[in-house]
Amino acid sequence: MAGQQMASSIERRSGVSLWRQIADQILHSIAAGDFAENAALPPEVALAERYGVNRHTVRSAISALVQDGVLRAEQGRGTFVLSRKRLSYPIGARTRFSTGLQGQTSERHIVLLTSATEPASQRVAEGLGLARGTEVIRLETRGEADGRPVSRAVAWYEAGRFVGIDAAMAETGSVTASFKRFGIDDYLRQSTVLSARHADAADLADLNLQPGAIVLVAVAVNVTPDGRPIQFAETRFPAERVELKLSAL
Amino acid sequence: MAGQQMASSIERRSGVSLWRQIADQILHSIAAGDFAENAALPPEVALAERYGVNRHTVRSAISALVQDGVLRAEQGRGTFVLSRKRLSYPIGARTRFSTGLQGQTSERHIVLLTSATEPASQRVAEGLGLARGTEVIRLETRGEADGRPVSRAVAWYEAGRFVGIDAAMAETGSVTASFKRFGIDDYLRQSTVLSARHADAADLADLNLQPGAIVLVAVAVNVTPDGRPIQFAETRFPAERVELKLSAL
DNA sequence: AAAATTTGTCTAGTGATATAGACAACTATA
DNA sequence: TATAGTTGTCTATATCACTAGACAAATTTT
Repeated sequence: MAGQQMASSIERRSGVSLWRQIADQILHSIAAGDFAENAALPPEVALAERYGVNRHTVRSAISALVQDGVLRAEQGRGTFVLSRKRLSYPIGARTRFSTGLQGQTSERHIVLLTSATEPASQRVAEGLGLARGTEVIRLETRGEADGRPVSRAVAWYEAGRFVGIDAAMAETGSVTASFKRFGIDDYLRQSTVLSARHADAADLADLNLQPGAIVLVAVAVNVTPDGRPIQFAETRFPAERVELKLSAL
Repeated sequence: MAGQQMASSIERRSGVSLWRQIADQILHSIAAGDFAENAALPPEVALAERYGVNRHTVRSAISALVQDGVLRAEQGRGTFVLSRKRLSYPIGARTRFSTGLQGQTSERHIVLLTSATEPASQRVAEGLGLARGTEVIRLETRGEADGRPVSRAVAWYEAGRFVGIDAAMAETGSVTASFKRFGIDDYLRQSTVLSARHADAADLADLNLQPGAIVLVAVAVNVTPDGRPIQFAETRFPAERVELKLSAL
């Protein structure tokens, strides 16, 4: 299927403009490793012919990718691939942000965006095994690798048990290190549910995405080794930059 | 975040039309359980106001969902939700199509779409641990639950070892049963890599999707208990109808 | 019966998307 | 230097997407 040639056709009057569909396919093609770093894209006329559209339509697609930092166009020479392959984010029993991306990036860290205390919604309460309305701390964070945003998480913690976890996160930039301050040396992932959808406005802003991008959404519960829930989190990954690798749970 | 209200704004001049963005959000809202089955959607004027668009734009979104069988509109009364929640497809060490959906659907089966023998591409050869160019059998299948397509898979098997597996699949409609004929009573999932993208033309046709829909893509290797690869597969799930639940591996 | 609410249809106008063609500007090669 | 190949810019036109307003048709409530 996606292996070698793959006709990759384009849908008209679909609600998704042709230039965006073409941009998506080029992006996917790059992520799949069809182009080496710094390799030249086929010339605009060739792409236009392949997709059966006007050259200007291809130019719109390329222009979006240039603005997104994926391609660089040089007049008279060609259009060249800048970005590397997708990061492979491992998900398993001991899913850790930093450890998981080791070897794929030279630098990675977590930025605390906002924090607040609020009563637990039905969904959060269920995830943490609390009564609805119990006070919980909500932390919104962004994961960055080599300066590029690769995840955006909203996590909830029982407020009574984790007083000051927001400060710990801001200070350490690590979930694992923050838990250590509360005497939790190990934690496991109890459940993960995955879905995908178009990025909303907040995703676009926080993850520096172009409108129309797709995000992978993971809803997870982390527990202590004896099975008590300590964190309920919804994490969004930009599908164009990240794939999820399921490892042994 | 996605819990209670969620402003869920809309992006203009994004390459994705407003009506499609709104259709996606309504679909997601239904899948998230915001509406009971047969419940009425808010009236068109209210939706138009919420999203900050013209009523006609909302009508385009609703019209697409009506055609997709998700909503039913009745003049003078309102617009009503037809479809149920998303199926939750479990992925773990022993991922089986039929067993996994038990309890969520009354009926499910696999349809063999096409089969062919071909030399293994680089990607397939790596997955199966074969030399590039080795003959492999390619089977394309569709998974259906209660009459609705819920997955579309392309799977490769070593041709020398699995002579006649296409016939076995067509006959039994089950991967597990087909493997039994080759003396394989148990198999495990070695690895799974997940991504998401817009559905291509083939996905739209085989999964009966509307253009612009999103598919979750799982690339997996299945192995015998002693670790020998027997199947390399790429499966696509319509994100609007299926979520993936990661269970213990 | 009347009024209110809701979906269905129509017309008209505006802006974004896509097509078509031509030519300029720049680079590499013969 | 000349030629071929490539990206950049311009004009013009057609179609799709969205807005705006009005009214019809069906249903429910008063």
